[in-house]
Amino acid sequence: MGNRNLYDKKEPKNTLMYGLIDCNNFYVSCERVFNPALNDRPVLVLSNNDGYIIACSNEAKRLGVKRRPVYQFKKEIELYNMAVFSSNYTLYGDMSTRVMSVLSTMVPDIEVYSIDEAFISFAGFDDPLSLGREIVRRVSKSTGIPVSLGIAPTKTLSKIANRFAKKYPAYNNVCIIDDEEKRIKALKLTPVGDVWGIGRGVSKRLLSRGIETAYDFTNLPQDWVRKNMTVVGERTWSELRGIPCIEMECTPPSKKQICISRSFGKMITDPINLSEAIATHAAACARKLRDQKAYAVSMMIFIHTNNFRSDQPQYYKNAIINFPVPTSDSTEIVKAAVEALRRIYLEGYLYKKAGVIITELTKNVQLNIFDTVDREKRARLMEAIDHINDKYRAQLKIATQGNGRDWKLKQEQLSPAYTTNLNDIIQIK
DNA sequence: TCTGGGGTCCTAGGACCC
DNA sequence: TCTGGGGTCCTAGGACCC
Repeated sequence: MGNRNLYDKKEPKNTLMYGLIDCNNFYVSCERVFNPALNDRPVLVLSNNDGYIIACSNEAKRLGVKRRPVYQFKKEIELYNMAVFSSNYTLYGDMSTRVMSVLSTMVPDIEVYSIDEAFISFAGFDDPLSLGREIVRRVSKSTGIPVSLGIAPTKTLSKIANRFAKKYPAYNNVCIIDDEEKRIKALKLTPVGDVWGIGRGVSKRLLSRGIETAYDFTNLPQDWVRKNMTVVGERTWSELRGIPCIEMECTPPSKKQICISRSFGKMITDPINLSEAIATHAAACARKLRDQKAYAVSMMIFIHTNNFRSDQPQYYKNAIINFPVPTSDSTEIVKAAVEALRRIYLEGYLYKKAGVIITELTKNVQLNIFDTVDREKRARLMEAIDHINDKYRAQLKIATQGNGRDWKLKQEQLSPAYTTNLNDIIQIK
């Protein structure tokens, strides 16, 4: 028995525990908070352009609905009278903030991992399970969003515990892996492809070698894992064996890139429309930059045709822009993006998607002595515009952005912006 | 007819330098 | 004529996450 065993009897019983809080069917739950009539109905939430199912309620899952293009379930949707919504990210973002702020009143160390998930550390608490139950109760009660919690000595194991908390009602939304027996049992019951960090590609390769469960995976030699799955796979391997390798990141690292891209509601050919879309995305990137107090160093724009239509001629092209002085000024960024588009646009293609990526950004601007722009004045102007747009939920924008009539998303089933738009607030009589 | 969007991290391979 | 080898930086591509 040369293996390291975290649960050796000599070790103190309360090793540091991590928790993973995950909102149940988050987008669906958000829709339900403000519309309780949905509670027992199967509910679906669609992607941008309403083409794809990105969230479904348990009822819908039980009826066989999966994350697939909507048209594949047309029949079921009608037959079972499912409620269908376009995604409403303003609402989901706001509900996410509420969940996270309740959490942070209860534990000091919290890492917001995604819109509907957070890791917490139980460092300093001797009874994670009781605290965990209280967290789940309080978050659900004060936000209306049901959540589940997995607790374990590593983040990867806490993810697995969370799956059990969700899957088996007997756990009452909280599941803890706190001894060797539970760990082994959980790993044996977890298909290898369901492990956090093991994606479709690798899991296929593992299956072909007869590795079916997370437990089988932990029994592979470390060298093999390292060689075939890089250090990333090796970390997962260790974490599953109970050795923490992935630390909490309580302060979110600043973004390394910013990307805005959208498919169009319908194919477009007109350079004016493309140009409006690119300008709009560029302006949105500029806004995100300002929110993070960052400046673009380089930027890429791209346009492409519909790669699902192999019968049509395809064109995928990008262009790179380097800013001599890093900037977050909308006018400057939009102008550069539109000029770059002019360089790569070709007539005669049916375009389906366009995007803008800030590929490199920085937090400080080094002034260039040849710079002719009054940067302070421009910064004040941007600040004023952002302020007006926030306060009045207005849409002050640059003329090139246009009105989007011909390229905007399809969002035919949008729910009201209950939490943020005064006009959509529910009337109480 | 109809197929999301926004990220991160790692590696391999080429260019270049000494 | 001999045709080295190590380091760094960059990019493209692939894999993963929600």
